[in-house]
Amino acid sequence: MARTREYDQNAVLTGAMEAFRRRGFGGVSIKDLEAETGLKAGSIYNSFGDKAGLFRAAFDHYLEHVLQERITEHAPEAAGVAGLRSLFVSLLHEPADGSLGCLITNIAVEFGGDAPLPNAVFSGLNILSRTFTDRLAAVQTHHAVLPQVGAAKLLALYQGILVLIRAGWSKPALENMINAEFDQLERIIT
Amino acid sequence: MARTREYDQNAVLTGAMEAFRRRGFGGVSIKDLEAETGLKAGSIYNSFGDKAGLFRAAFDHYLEHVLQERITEHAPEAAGVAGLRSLFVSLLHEPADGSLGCLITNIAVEFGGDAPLPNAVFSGLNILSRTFTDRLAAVQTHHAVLPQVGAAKLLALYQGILVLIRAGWSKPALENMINAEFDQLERIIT
DNA sequence: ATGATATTTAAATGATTATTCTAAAACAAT
DNA sequence: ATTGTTTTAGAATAATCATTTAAATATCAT
Repeated sequence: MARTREYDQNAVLTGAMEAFRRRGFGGVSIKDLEAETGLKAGSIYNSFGDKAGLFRAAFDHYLEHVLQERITEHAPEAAGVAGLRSLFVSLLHEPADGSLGCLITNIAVEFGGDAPLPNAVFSGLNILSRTFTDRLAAVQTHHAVLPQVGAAKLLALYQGILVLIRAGWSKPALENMINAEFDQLERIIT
Repeated sequence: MARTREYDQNAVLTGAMEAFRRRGFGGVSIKDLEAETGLKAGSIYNSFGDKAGLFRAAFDHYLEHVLQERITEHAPEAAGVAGLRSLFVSLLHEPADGSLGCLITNIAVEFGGDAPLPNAVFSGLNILSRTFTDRLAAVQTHHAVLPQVGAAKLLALYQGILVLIRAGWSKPALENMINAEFDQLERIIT
C-alpha cells in the first residue's frame, strides 16, 4: 500500500482559494501557491494535474464553503427578504489588509474578455440568482416587479457592490445604499 | 532638429486601450501591445517609459474618449433621468466576439486585492457618481432617497451590469431589469 | 547636402513563468 | 524487515515576461 497524504486537503484548498480571490488566476504563480498551500510544486501537479486543476478545486471549495455558507448563515429560506439585506451587508465586512474578493466577480471579469469562463462562475451566479428569486417570489405582491426581474437587479447590485468594495469605495456609503434599497423593497411588498 | 514621430498617437492609445479592456493589465504582454499598437517594444519604452506608462495613457484615453463621450452622447444634463436610462442600456451593445469591458470595473477588480489602484479608477468612478448625483438632484422630490444614496445605487448597478455582461448573462434580462428600475425611478420622481 | 537628434528596429538580457523529471523519503501490507 | 507504491523535495527545462542596449534609419534646421 501507498504512503498516506501528509497535507490537509481542506487547508490546501483554503490557502489556494484565498490567493486566487485576492489576486486572480493570472496573478498567482505556482511559487505563490507553494507558499499559500504549504505544498511543493511537484505535489501540486501530482494532486491536481496543473494550476488550472487546483484553481477549479479551489473555486468549487469557494462555492461550497464560502458562498453557500454565507447564504445559509444570512439568508436561509425562513429569513425572507430581511435575510437578503443581511447577506448584502455581510459583504462589507472584509479584512483590513486589502479586499479578499468574490471569485465569481473577479473571475468573470478576468476571463470574460475572450477566455472561456469556468463553469463555477455560472454555478455561482445561478446560486445567487435562485436565492434572490425564491425570496422575492415568497413575498410577491401585485405592486412589485416580477421576481426574476427583481432578482436580476439584486444580482447586478450584489456584483457591483463587490466591485466598489474592491475599488475602496466608502463602506458606510454602501451600507446606506443597501439599507435604502431594502427599505424601499420591504415597503413595496408589505 | 529631430525626427518626427511616425505613428498616430491616437491609434496607438486606442489599440492599447482595447487590449487592456479585454484582457486586463496582467493579461496583455509587450508583444501583444506591439501587435495592437503597431509600435515595436523599443518605441513603446521610448514613448511611454514602460508598460505601466502606456497603460496609464491608455486609461486616460479611455476616460476621455470612451466614458466621457458616452455620457455626453446618452446622458447630457438636458436629458435628465431618461438620459441615465439610455446610458445604462448602451452598455449592453457590445461586439459579438467577447466583451470589450470597462477599464474602471476590470482594473478595480484586478488591482483591488492588494496592489494600489491607478488614480484613473477613482477618477472614473467619480465621473459616474457625479453624473448620477447631478441628474437625480435635478429632479428630487420628497418621496425619493437622497441623490447621493440614489447615485451610489446606480453606481453599483452600473458596475454590476458590466460584471454580468462579462459573465455572459442574458442581455434581454439585463435590459428588462434596467427598464424596470428606471420605470420605478421615474414613477417616484414625477 | 550636412549635422544634430529622435525614432525605429532587432537582438540580447535576466527574471519569472508553468511544468517535468529524478531521486529520496515515508508509509502500508505482507 | 522487505516490497511496492506514493508522496515529497529540489533541480532542470523551455517558454515567456518586461526591459535594455546598440545599431540603423529617418527627419528637420541649417
